[in-house]
Amino acid sequence: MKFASSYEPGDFEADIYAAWENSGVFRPAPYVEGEKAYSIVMPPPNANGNLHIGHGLTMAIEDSLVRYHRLRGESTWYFPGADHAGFETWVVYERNLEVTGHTRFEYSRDDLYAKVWNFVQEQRGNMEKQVRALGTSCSWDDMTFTLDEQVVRRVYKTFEQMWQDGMIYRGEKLVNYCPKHQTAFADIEVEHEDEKGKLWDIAYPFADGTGEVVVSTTRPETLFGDTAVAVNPSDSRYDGMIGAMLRLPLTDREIPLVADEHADPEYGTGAVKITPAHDYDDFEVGIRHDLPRIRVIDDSGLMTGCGEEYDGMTTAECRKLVLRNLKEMGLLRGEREIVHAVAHCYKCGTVIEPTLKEQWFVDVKRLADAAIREINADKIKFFPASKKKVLVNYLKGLKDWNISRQIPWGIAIPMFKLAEPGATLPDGTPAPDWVFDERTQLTEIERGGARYVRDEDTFDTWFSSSHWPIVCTDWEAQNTGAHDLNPYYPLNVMETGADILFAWVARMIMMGVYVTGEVPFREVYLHGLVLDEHGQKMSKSKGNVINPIELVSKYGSDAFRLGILRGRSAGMNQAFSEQSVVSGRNLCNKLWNVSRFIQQLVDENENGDETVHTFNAGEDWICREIDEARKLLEKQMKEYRFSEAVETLYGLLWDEYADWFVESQKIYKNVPLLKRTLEAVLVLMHPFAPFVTEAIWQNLSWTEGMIITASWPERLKYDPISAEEFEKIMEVVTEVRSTLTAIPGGKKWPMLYGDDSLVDDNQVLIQYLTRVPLVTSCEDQPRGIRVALANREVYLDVPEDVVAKYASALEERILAVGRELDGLNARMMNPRYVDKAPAALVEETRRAIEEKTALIERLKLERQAI
RNA sequence: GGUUCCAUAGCUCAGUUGGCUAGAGCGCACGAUUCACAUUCGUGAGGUCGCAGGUUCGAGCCCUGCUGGAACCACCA
Repeated sequence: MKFASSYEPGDFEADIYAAWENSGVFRPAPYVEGEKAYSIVMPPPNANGNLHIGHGLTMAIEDSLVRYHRLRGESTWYFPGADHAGFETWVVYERNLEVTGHTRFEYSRDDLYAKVWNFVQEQRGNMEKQVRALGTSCSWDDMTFTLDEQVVRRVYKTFEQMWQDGMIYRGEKLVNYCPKHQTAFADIEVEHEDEKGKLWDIAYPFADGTGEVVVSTTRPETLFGDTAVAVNPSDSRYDGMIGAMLRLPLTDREIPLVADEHADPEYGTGAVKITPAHDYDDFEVGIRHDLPRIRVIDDSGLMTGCGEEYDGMTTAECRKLVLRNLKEMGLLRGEREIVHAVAHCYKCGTVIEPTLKEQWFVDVKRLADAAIREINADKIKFFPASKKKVLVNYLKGLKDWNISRQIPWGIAIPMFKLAEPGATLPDGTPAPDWVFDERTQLTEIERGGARYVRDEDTFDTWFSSSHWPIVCTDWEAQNTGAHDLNPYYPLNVMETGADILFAWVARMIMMGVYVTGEVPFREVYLHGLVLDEHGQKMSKSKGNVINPIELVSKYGSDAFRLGILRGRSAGMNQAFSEQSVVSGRNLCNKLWNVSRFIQQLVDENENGDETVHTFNAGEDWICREIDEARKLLEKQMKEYRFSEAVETLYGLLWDEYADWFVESQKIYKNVPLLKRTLEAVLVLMHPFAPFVTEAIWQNLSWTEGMIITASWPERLKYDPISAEEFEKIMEVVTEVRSTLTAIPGGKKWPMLYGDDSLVDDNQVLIQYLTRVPLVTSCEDQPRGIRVALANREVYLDVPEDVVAKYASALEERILAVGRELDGLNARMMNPRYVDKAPAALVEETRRAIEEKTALIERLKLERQAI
């Protein structure tokens, strides 16, 4: 006997995964022109990291989809990946470096790159192992690392195209700058948090001594960078003063009072100091009024150019000193508590210093407009649908994208700067300041006789990862000529977390449309966050992090997948607990034991004793149920309704297959059908529980090949009338069971029946399922308690004294049926219902009324008898 | 300030063209058990579907308003 009495996932999973992987089934079946292909990419987990619960959900969803489509015979391609995770990895590495007493500034970029490369290689491997442990059936041969040569090549090509299209520019703009990591960020990488702060009022006297303007600010230390004070043009308090010069306290500079809409008369004093080099709004004001930009905070976050007294201080130290000095001078006029949003580095929490820097920007307008056009033309279907609006709304307001980072770990920006400004080419024309060149391994190149030096920045990781569908499907190589040569691009679906809709999904769409002219995927499924069992966000500091791999080793991969998908719907943040995994484990064990039992029956009947009989033991009924479940699953998979799909499978296996059909088959065995139906159930469950279904498939004596490449069940044939009949038997059984429990004493009583061929034909089955001691005809002499079945005469042979004890249960039953009947009657009495509702519905109501009326009459008779 | 989502049983959640008595798992109560499975089986209790209106023969579902929560975006000095 190959089947142990319970399913032990640890005994099978590793071997099964290896068998799948070695047999090559993870690779797509050769694509046949005109047939269906199915492609999906894995959002690449950090190459040197470990999987967290979100990855667990991603893999569960994606692999279920992939296995489902593979079973349906589609050429299915699931592309795995590993992310160099530019900034994330760099932060980890830099911390390690600091522990050894070194800093990044001791090394060249190329050295650092090599060091991090080695670091990642040493750390690498866990992630891939964990992806395998989750059962992910991706095509490992096509594993792509985000720093692989073909990725870099593709990114450079796009960048060059954008450069030529005039969409890339280098600009001195305010960028989000983290003084700790000393790099700039895109807007999306900055986290805003409401914080308590103070708003100070500071007097700026007029240069001519005729008075003063009091400004309100949260950042007094940036005063040294002020180049104007602005008031609202409509603010009558400042009539006639616009254009006057003010003396900037603590300095010997004079700055103008300007009128600008930016100043809100309602806020503070209505006057705002303008520091174009350190504030986004002020930068804009500065452009409007042609103001100079003075940097007073350097790249390390220290004060600079403010005079000896202040230079070299941190911003906090400087703020204190400035306030003290202003107070002594009598210029500090007020101070109040406020709450305002402060930007933080998403990695270290350091306050982001908006800083004036030269950076590479992508002019996103053209990209965003094209993306919006495709999205609005419904070229991409969103799950949940509401994300479409959210995304369009985001794209509409998108500002130019800063793509350069001052960290060494990443793809080098392929731009070189003219070494000697103003140099001319041999033909006398001025040499361009910047040239594109892919030879980023060189620090210096020569172009047209001029010398150029490499830009030391690297790309924002989202710039390269926005190419992911293009790179994974090798779009370029496949599409040199005609456009639709590659059946795997666009991807069928992009599955990822709703939290990176903007950072990643939006950019993939923009880039896909720009590079290929086509959206990169036809559907987007976004999952929500996995929260802890109390609905709290998981975090290390809260200590409520659940490790998916631990759950896998404790309960099995399938249990984890079933558990995490249970109750999961698109876009929703949802609580998750170990309990749901336990429930998944139980399901696997149930499936295992059903299979074990059926194998036993097969073994016992292997000598051809597979009699086909005339009794109805649910054969047609189970075929119908399996068929219905199959159709339902197909619909649910198409609509990404995982919660319901898992429900469907639970119901099919547990309630229908095991509790009714297999139970019934203990009386009348139809071995060929047991085999066929078990196969169908296994295949239907395979996408969600790949290991246990494969383990069973391998253990069963009659199955061939591997279930992973089996075929999705065909339509099962059944006689609908016979299926209905079994349902009637189920009704009898359920009602008898229920009545038995309602009778005080907890005893099983014999069952009697009147003139009833259905019961007559299925006596043995009914007796087995109800566990009554006897089922026999009452031969026109009914006695005992009549079971509440409308069109059937079924009795429990209970002595008079026990019948009397049943009275209260009967009374309750009469009331319940009465309430139902009242509801139905009320509906029927409404002439507009009869008039307007669909005829079939009205007819159904009519029939229900008839049935309930008959039932209640009989129950009342019964009551009288007692 | 803007956008979006959520509110259904004690808990976690399903519920998509509006249709019969609103479902599941867990938990709870009562009962069962000589072999496929205690990781089991049977029976049951528990919900005016956040509140107030509206549309409709009919609303958990559609519309309006309100209350309470969450997420994201945003330059508030």
